[in-house]
Amino acid sequence: MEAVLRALADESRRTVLEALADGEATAGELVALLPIARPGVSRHLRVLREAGLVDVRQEAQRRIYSIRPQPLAEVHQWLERYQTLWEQRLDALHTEVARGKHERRQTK
Amino acid sequence: MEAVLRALADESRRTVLEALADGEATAGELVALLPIARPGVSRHLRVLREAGLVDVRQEAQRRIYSIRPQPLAEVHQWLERYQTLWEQRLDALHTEVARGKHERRQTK
DNA sequence: CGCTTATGTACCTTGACGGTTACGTACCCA
DNA sequence: TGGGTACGTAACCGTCAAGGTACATAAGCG
Repeated sequence: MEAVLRALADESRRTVLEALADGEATAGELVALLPIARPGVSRHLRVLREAGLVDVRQEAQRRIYSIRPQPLAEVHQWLERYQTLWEQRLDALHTEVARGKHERRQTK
Repeated sequence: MEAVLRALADESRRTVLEALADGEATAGELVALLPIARPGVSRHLRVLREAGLVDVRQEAQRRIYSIRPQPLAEVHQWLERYQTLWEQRLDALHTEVARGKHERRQTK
């Protein structure tokens, strides 16, 4: 979780993930869409790999990266522990537009 | 988003958020549950504030912090763009289990 | 074999970050 | 008004992370 959030805290790495969400890509293709040089990208890919967010497969000289979404699912789930809080806020904001539902949970 | 993910990438700050999820707390109370000294906590609180993750209210000499869950909702929502991916994986897992197979994943 | 392509690693530099101590400030109270 | 309480900020330091340049490696190609 720590490693995943750290990995997500960087714009370049988020860009890579978004690209990989549309399908696999070689390291070179990923370099092409980032404003930094190849070795930098290579290092970002290593971080993503170590966070379990991507997989690599080798094909001839090319390394083909693919996304591994499980850790993202974990973060998503972790955030749900705050979900009641922001839903509360939305309720307040809407001032009970939806009267049917209320009192999901109490904070204290 | 950038600032929020950065803020979340630190264990101390996540601890603070979890504490505040249970209700408001003074700076002093938050200091008490972290292994670091007061000025450090103060700086973490500043980061959380600037990321929009907490609110402060002053009451006499005390600063009372409360959580602002909206940015968390945004991250939660942002992660949903990957949701189909991890659901795919789960589906795949389930089918494999159902078939009694456990081959390599192949998302071609 | 060399040569090119594709990519990672080593190494260095710079800047941000987390933590500490010391200090400043605002508020309450006797 | 002086002193204690509750915080924040400033200055400083060590570490880590991100970027770049130069080099290494490994596979296909003529």
